[in-house]
Amino acid sequence: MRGKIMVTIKDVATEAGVGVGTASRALSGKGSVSPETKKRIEQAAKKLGFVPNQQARNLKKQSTGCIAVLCPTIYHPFFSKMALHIEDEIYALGDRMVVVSSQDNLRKEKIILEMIKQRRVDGIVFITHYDHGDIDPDLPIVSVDRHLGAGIPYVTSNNYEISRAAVERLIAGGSRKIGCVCGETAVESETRHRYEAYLDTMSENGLPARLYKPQFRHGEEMDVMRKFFEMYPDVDGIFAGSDMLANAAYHVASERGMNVPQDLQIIGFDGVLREWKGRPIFTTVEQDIPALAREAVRLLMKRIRREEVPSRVEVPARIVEGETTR
Amino acid sequence: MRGKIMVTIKDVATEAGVGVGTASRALSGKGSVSPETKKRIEQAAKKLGFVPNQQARNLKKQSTGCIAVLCPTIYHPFFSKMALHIEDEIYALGDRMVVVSSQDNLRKEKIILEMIKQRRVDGIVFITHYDHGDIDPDLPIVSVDRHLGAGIPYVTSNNYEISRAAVERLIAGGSRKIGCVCGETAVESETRHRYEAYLDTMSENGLPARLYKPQFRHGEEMDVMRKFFEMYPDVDGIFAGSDMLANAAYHVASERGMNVPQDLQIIGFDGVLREWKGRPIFTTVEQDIPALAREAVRLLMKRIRREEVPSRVEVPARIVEGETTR
DNA sequence: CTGTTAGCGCCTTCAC
DNA sequence: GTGAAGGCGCTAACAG
Repeated sequence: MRGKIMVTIKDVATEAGVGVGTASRALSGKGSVSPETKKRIEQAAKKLGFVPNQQARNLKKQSTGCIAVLCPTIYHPFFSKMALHIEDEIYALGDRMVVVSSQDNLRKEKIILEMIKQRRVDGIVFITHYDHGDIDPDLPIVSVDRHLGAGIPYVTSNNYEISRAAVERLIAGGSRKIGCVCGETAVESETRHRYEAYLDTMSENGLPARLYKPQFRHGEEMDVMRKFFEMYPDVDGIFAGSDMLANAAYHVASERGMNVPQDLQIIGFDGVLREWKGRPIFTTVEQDIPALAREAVRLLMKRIRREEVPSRVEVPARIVEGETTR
Repeated sequence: MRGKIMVTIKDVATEAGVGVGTASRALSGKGSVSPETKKRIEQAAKKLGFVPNQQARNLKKQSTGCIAVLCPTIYHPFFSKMALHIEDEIYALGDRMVVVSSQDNLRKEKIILEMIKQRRVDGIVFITHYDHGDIDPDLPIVSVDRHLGAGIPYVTSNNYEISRAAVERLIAGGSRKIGCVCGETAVESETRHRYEAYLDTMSENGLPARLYKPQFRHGEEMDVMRKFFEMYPDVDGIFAGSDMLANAAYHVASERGMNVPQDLQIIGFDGVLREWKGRPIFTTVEQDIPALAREAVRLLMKRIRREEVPSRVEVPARIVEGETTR
């Protein structure tokens, strides 16, 4: 296949005048080899340009050195930021990350589960909108925010507490007719704590709720928000389930001649976009994405080694002030 | 490693009462097997839940079924959209996509080249800002926009022609003091045709150039644009090298009290963001990212098979009208 | 310390 | 049409 014929450990052994076992031990560092023969082997390896074939090494080791990340679409600031940090963690471990962007295609999501059985990857970070129902709890899978089943652990932010704080923040800023727009997923997800916290907080403050939780695909945020404003035109504060929704809220508000934050306060969720957008700088709930990624990978690696792991790991989020609150 | 002990083709063969060779032929479809034994083998496979081990299969086949995509950062609309479509293409071929986000870390970029020699991936789509200089033209690598060396083919848009059209568009809209901001890369890149076209078009129209082509990292767009406006405060039109820069231009203009498009026209480049942002809708040069991805993968697959490929494939881009031009 | 051997799971001759 | 054997490249276990 490749132009230059592959140089194997056998070639190195021959060149150095030793057996393959010795060459293997010398090169992999496992087992003891006399310093001089080791040097000779290393020189032979360098001379021949030997590079260990991972494929063969992994077949032997019964692992792939690969982790898959499944997400609805990689073309989205939250998922791509998540992927960025997951890759960082995995790379530091010497492994590789394969990305599968499902485009909300359930069939494609099903296929990825096969990848474990096929020995294409060692494990999966599963981020989906769908309910797969029947995921084998023995499989080395972890998820972010989603409850994929009894045996599948997940990492998540302290959604409930931080969402309460966000709503309180809107109230403190003077809003009373506060609405909440939050995407709904088919699978049970921690994200529902966001609007539950909203409902509880509003109720405790004796304020009426204006909740809208549609199912929608990424890219339809503007339509969702236009709909929301039609339902509740008198709204003077919005707690959005994502920064993309918050951004849409801002622009729809502008369309309707409302000023932010004078007429309308907005708090988003996720803490992405800040690196990209100029104005407005959104007040938002910033999730600690690097920490979420770190924990997800840590959990997954333990699961792959079949160690016990907690079924849930929570990472604190925080509110960062921007220009969309008073 | 895995909980359930792995079921191999040998188990299937035993169960069906045949030899492994026969089982292999029956299951892989290659070679002839009598219809009845074939049926028996298939039933045995299903009964045992046999899934072929790709690792072993690939070791034999001397391929990995994996393609790597290297990009400066996956947390960026252009690269993540590119990755999305590349993954689509690769997935359709039955292969998988490994993403490496280099964070502009040259060392990490170097390491990825090893992945081919290590037989971790079959080939690489290489998108970098750096000059690697010494890339072996025999390696199965293709790039997007960048000239990585004599033997490395690349896909690109018709940057020069479309950029001329973009500048003409600004002139047609009434701008005369047109500036151009375009990121500069260490490696020779097709993107330089963007500002070359700008310079030529301006010159031919007898207009003075206001060009700024800094090296910067993703996320620093606002700073870049503030600097540009300090250098050329009288600008009344901007041709930006990316939509992220165009977006920054819009917000810096707002900071300075300028109205878009009345006081300042803006044309961006890439055609991302449209799915995300509400307002303004940018006039921009939309690259055909699905086509770029398709061509890149097609080229790469051919290279992996060691077939002849053109050293350059050009995909037409087009200008899409938005609200930032008159 | 070192060489040989036996697989990892699969596919591919090669005789039968 | 079928079974046995050899090998992809590497590592681990066993003698020497």
